[in-house]
Amino acid sequence: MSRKPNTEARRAEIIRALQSVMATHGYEKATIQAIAKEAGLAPGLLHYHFKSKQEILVSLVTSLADYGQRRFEQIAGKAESPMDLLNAYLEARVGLGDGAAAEIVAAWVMIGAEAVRQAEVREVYQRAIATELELLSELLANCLRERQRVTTGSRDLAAALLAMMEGAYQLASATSGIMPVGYAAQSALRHAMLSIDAAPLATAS
Amino acid sequence: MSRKPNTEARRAEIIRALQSVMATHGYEKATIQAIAKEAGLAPGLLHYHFKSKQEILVSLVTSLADYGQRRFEQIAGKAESPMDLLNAYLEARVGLGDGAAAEIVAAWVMIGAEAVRQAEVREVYQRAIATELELLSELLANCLRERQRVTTGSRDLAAALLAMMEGAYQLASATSGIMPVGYAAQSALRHAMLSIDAAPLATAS
Amino acid sequence: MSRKPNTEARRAEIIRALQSVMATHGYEKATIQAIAKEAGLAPGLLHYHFKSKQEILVSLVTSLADYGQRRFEQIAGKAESPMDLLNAYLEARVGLGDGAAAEIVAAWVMIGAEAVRQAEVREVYQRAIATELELLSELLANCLRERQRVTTGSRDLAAALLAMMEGAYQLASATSGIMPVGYAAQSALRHAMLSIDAAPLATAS
Amino acid sequence: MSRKPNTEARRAEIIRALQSVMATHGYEKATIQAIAKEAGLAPGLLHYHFKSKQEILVSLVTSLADYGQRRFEQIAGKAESPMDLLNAYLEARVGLGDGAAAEIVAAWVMIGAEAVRQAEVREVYQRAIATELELLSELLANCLRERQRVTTGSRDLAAALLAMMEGAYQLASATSGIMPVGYAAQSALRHAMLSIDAAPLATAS
DNA sequence: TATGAATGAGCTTTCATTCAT
DNA sequence: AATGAATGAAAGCTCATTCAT
Repeated sequence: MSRKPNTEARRAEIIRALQSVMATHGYEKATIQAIAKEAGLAPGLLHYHFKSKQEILVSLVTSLADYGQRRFEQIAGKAESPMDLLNAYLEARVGLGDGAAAEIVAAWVMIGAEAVRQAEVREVYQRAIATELELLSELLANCLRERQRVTTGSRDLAAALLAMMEGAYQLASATSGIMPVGYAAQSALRHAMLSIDAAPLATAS
Repeated sequence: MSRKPNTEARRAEIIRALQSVMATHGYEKATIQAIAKEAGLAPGLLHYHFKSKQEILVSLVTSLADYGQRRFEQIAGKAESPMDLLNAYLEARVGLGDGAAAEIVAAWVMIGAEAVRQAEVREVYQRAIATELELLSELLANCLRERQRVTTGSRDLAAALLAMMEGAYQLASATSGIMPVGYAAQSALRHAMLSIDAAPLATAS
Repeated sequence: MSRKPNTEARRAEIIRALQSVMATHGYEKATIQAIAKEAGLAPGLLHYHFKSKQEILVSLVTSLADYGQRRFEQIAGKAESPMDLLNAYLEARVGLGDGAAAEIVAAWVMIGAEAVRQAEVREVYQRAIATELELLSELLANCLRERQRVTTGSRDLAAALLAMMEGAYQLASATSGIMPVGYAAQSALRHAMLSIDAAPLATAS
Repeated sequence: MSRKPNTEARRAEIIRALQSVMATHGYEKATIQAIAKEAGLAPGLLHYHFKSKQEILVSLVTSLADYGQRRFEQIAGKAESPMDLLNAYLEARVGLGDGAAAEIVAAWVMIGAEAVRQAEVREVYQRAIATELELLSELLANCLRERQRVTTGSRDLAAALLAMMEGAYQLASATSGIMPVGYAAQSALRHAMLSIDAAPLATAS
């Protein structure tokens, strides 16, 4: 009698198509027509499932943030020590990826630029970054504790590592050869370890 | 009798106007009308001095790269030791800036996104990044040499620091409070020093 | 076993929903989606019960015309003298109404505008107006006869009163405070009475 | 050297074109393309001279209101007595018009409908109506004074006449033969005179 | 050099209508 | 009878670019 809803599946398809088109053409040039074509849908359908183009973008941001979380949890499953967890995190973020990874990274760079100029995008982007910062900060603190170091600097260190990763995304997407994304994982890890070792010992109080 | 040519001055004004509009609205929304208004010029004049809108953007990229060079040289003038020079470099790139700095930083982030999708922009962007990498690499090698360390890792370290700075630009522009630009200078410097100290000693060969 | 046909009930619901949406948004902005939502029905159902959106509009016009007739007959039931009947008519048309009345009045104004541009709507609208004119004309003639006046001018007077009422609908819907609908009843009645009194006496021929 | 602005002339052309298209097709169907074609201009030019389609509509409303004022003043120039002035006013509003008049009348009817649903249009429409009411009220008061009548009812009478005229516009535009516009002038005048004569005498206070 | 009007392609969005279920 | 997804043709609006002055 009644037709069954398929909105969620369609929304996912559309979001994925936006990610794909944005990666190479940017947000402005990711026209509704282009996204529809990429998804193999009629253009009008996009506005049936989404109120506006911007809503697709916002959905993409949260979708990518969620994907990052899931990927970390997946890799972290096998980890045991705090150091393994940190490693898993960096791997999940900047580990050597397949073809899809490059697309995600480029899309994320475009999102970053949109976050600068669109308040609605900035909001979700900021939330995603804050969550990352929180998580990374905690992972670092655990590493520091394990080695009996003070955890005072963990948040600053997390911010530095986060910046390094975001910058690696940018450079990997916009330049060729100068800095591969995967390469950033090593740098970040090295930086983390040097900083952890350099942190003062926590004295028993 | 003859009109005094003011093309260079006009071009500079227009480039500056693009930078200003891009910082808040991005490249696509930086319309010729908006740029003209910001520069206090008639819209038609922009296409008299530039062949296309993209040409203004390309000019802005080289203009900003040159500005960065000049700023470093200016600050570096007082420097004596390799460490002072490195410090000067980081200061020039991510040192505490005034209001204008935030605009430049945001514009640079937008340029980074455009470099991903426009080949012409990518070319000049890449050249600018390569030059930076070269310079920073050299500065780091000098520091390493001064401390009798091997210089093998200087280029990788430079890449990591560059990524950190670019990422700091991004986060500073798109989030509030999470990561101020100026803050990146300290992180980068700390990272540099830790890495230098951790580098193996150069043995006399 | 057999499904109970409810087409008529559904049609009425849909017509009522169009009236409601049109009152505030006009005909063009009364989208099928909006009408369906107002009626609490699925959008697709509207085209099952009506061939087109315009058909709903045409049905609304006749529906409102019928409603007007019924309302008059209802109020007129208690009337005895020609003057009472005239009074009843004006009361039915522009008498103080409840909330629903404002909606009906506004919808009628929108219908009037559509009648100007859509031939199909104009046809039924014109028929409705002609019927009104006929009725009012007759009511006035009766009043004139009762007072032994010539009935020559009754049709012109009816037209003037009709115009006044339509204009009152318009002003009541588009302005606030300047002219309440209910207020028009008094003006029309006064005009009618003055005109009746001023009409020449019918001489026995 | 510089091109001289012609915005005012162009705006007038565009406004006139909207009036023309609206008269037969209504506001929604008066597309930018249609208006441009009617005016013999490129579609894009309309948005160069007007920020939005609605702004053209609002301009048309004030333009028509101004035109009405000028027309009255022109006709009133020859008038001497208060009665002549009243006559001139009604003539200016509903007097037999040429072809252009029918267009203006139809356009005004469409504007009335838009005023119901668009706040911005309602505002200027309301202002125009209020001005008319004020003027007509004053004219009627003068007539009453001349005949030593109390002026208490002048505003109510003005409202009734205004409604009658607006209704005549509607009926004249949407029906054929039932009520010509020009015919309303006589009805209104007759109503005015009957009311004036029926008004109580002003006693010397 | 400089102005600002003009052009037209292309954008996002809306929507009546159709149709598979 | 009923559902809600799907379609595609417009709609209003934007904008780089051109051009007459």
